[in-house]
Amino acid sequence: MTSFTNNPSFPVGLKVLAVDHDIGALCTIRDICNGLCYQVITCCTISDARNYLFNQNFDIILIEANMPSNDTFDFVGQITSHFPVIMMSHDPTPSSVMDSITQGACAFWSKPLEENQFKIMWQHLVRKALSETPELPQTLEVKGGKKRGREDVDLPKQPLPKKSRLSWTPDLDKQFLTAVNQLGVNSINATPKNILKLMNFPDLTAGQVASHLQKYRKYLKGEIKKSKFSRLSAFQGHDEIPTQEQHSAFQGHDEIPTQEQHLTEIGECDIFFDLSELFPDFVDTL
DNA sequence: GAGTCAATAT
DNA sequence: AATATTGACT
Repeated sequence: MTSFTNNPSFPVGLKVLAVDHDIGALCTIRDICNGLCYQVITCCTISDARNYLFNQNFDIILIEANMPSNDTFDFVGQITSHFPVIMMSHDPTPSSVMDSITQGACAFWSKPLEENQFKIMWQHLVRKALSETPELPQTLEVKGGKKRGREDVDLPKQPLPKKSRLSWTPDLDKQFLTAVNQLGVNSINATPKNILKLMNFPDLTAGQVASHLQKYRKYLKGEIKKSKFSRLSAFQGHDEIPTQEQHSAFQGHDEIPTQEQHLTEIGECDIFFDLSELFPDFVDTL
C-alpha cells in the first residue's frame, strides 16, 4: 500500500478513505489525492465506511465530524486504535474537536482543505507505525540518509480490525437494489456479476452478491404470494410491509419506485393474478 | 464456466 | 438471524 521512495518526505501510494456527507467535499479530497498520487476511496455514510474497513485496509481515514448520523464519534472511537484518523469540519467547535481527540483521532482539520494538509498526512502514518514498531526509525533513517533508495520500504501494517463477513447495511443494500432494478429483477441480465459491476463496491464478490440475490428473490416470492389475495396491497402495501424482520433490503427502507418500475410491477402483478385464477398450481411453482 | 436454488454450515 | 458455502442441476 504505502511505500517510501528514496525521497523519504514523499511517500507514494498512500491509501485514503474519506467519509463525508458533502459530495463537494469528497470531490475536493479526491482531486487533491489524485494530484498527490494517493489512492482514495470516498463514501457518504458511516455504514459504508464500516463496510470498506471490513473488506480492506487503509493508511489513513478522513472523516467529517458533523455528519447527519449520530454514530460518527462512536465509529471513530472504534477504529482509531487500528488506523490513523483525521477529523475535519467547516466549523471546528471546541466540543467537536475535543470529542475527536478523545476518541483517538490524530488531528482535526478545518475546511476548506488544502493540498498541503494532505502532503503531511504521512506524518501521522509514521507516528502510528513508530508507536507500534520501535525499530522502524532505523529503517527510515537508512532510507532517507543513504544509498540507492530504490527498494521501497513498506510500513508495517496492522492487520484488519477483523476479517469479518460482509454486512448488508441499508446503504449497501440500497446500492444492490438500485443495480438490480436497473437490470430488472427477473431479467436474465440480473446476474451476480452484472450486479457486482453496477454496484462498484470494492472487494465485494460475486458470491456475496449471488447469496444476497438469492435471499432477495426468495423474499420477493413471499411478497407475491402474500399479495395474492389483495390486489391493492400488492404495491401500495409495499411500504406497509408484511412482518418486519427480513425486510432490510427488501429489508426496510422505503423504495420509491420510479414511474416506470411502478408500471412494470403493476403489469407483472396483473398477469400474476390472472394466472393465479386460472392456474393456481402453476403459480404455486413461482 | 456461469447461474439458480435448496440445503447446510458458520 | 444473517451470511457463506456446497452440491445438484440447467
